[in-house]
Amino acid sequence: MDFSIGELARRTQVKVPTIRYYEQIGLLAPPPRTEGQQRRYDKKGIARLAFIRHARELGFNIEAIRALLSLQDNPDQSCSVADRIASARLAEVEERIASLSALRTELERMIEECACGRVAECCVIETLADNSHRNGRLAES
Amino acid sequence: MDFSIGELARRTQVKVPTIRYYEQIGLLAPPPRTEGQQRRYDKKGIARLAFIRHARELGFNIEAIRALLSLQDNPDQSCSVADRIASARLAEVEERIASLSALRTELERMIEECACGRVAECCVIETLADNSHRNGRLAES
DNA sequence: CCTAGTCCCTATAGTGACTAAAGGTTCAAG
DNA sequence: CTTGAACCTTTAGTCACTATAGGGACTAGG
Repeated sequence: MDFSIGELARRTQVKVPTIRYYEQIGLLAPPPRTEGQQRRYDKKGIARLAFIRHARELGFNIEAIRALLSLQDNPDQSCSVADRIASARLAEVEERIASLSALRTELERMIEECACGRVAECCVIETLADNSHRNGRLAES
Repeated sequence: MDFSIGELARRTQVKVPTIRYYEQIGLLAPPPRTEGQQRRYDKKGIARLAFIRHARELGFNIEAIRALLSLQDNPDQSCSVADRIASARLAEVEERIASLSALRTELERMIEECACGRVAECCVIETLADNSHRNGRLAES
């Protein structure tokens, strides 16, 4: 009925050091320990970590997850807060997709135009060296 | 005809500490200095940094940029290396777009289904808590 | 020549979300 | 009781910067 950290890791697909890291930053409550100071988890611990993992898969950052967990712990609150967090994340994802799509277009053009001879006439290098580019922001990935 | 680091920063839209960082990691050659040890750049320095900035905008990492710069310095080589680097980046971008699109779909479903009453029946929280999710990898943003 | 103010210098530490490694302890099976 | 896997803590490393502290250099005006 209670699991070691390795068992928890196996069941949630979250790595052992990551679990300890989550505890360290206060995302997971410190579980009870054996006499030899080893952590023991129960089913609740699994559910908690699975929640966190799923939220991370959706790209929520740690602070957002902290907020979502505290909502889960207080089920009488309005869920508009959860809605706002999820909507903010959705907006981020959409913006990211838009910016990556623009990147894709530029990369495709760059690669396609390249005659692929010497570097001297390589469009890839030329495009990068072209200092007529003045479009603001750096890519975030 | 020669610029201070601040002037270079203004002309390339790259921040001053970032320029020093690029020098530190060997992406930019150390420029000559004044008697008082202040860096002085010329037009070549601008071109070099503009190249780097554009490459970063396209999401190339530092190692890729290092390779692209060395190609630019040896224009007699075949440009297939440049092509390979750019294609690899394009593949990354496409993979990323695909994974973010899947995320968007899930987030949209989550938000749309939510009746937005109490957290107790909130679909957002419910979806996250649902441990029937077993789909492998974490989102990278 | 002096001063004020802006720019520049180095070195170090912090960001987010982990991951790796070192060096030691505990647990479960046989 | 012994073996070996799993556990423990602490510290440092990842990437590409960004921020801060504590000082020195340069330029324009008086």
